[in-house]
Amino acid sequence: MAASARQGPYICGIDAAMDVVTGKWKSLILWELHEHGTRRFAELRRGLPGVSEKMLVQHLREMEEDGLVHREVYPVVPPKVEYSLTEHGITLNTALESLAVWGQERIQRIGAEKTATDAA
Amino acid sequence: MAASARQGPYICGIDAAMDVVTGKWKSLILWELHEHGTRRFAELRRGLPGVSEKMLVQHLREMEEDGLVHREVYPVVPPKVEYSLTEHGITLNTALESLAVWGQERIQRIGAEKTATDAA
DNA sequence: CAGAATCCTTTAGGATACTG
DNA sequence: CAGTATCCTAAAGGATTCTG
Repeated sequence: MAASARQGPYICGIDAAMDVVTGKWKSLILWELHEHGTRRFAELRRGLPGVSEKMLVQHLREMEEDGLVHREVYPVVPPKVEYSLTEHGITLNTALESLAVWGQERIQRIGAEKTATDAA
Repeated sequence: MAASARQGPYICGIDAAMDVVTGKWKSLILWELHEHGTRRFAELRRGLPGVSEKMLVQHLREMEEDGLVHREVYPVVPPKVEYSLTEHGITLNTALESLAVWGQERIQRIGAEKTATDAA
């Protein structure tokens, strides 16, 4: 079952996908793990400036339950835990690509508007 | 400027896109308008079972400010207001398609898991 | 190092009543 | 019809402290 507490059934696919991506840092975590392949807890923290430990753990746990992230614990001391994307995490990232492109274009637009406004 | 109160700059494209889609009913509103081309306020309400007037107005206003939705007011009585997608709203919808497909597959997976569990 | 636990603030969302 | 306005609850997120 999914971790992201969900009451009723999904209305459509976007609904089901959003449910898994919603969370202030989730898409960024997805991106970080996609970029680096595998990351330790502290590395992720540093890669996500501003994230609190609580939210990072919480999001990672939910994403693990949702089958997006794999958590590998090494029984050593000091503790070592490595996170990586599962197959589903990878395909989700791919599915997010066109959205990322749209977002980039939006950033350009906003920047342009801002520049135009500033120039006025 | 965007309506979705946003403090700092965006970290990446997904970030910028999510900012505009986040909101319990926004992706559904996008879908409704895409399906019907144009909808009146009351029609949207009926198309989104469970939405409150407050949230519907609020989301529509934000989406209008974000340049996704066009609001056409007809100066008649009783009032008539029609909502439709702008160019950016349409392209956003397109960008969301692969995500919708991923979500559909996820629904299938969950259904399958559930069935397997129930069978056990 | 990788977290668990606790407390607190902020934001999202909902219910209801009213209006031009 | 298409909203406003007000009040309230719930959920998300953050800061801090502690631990195996």
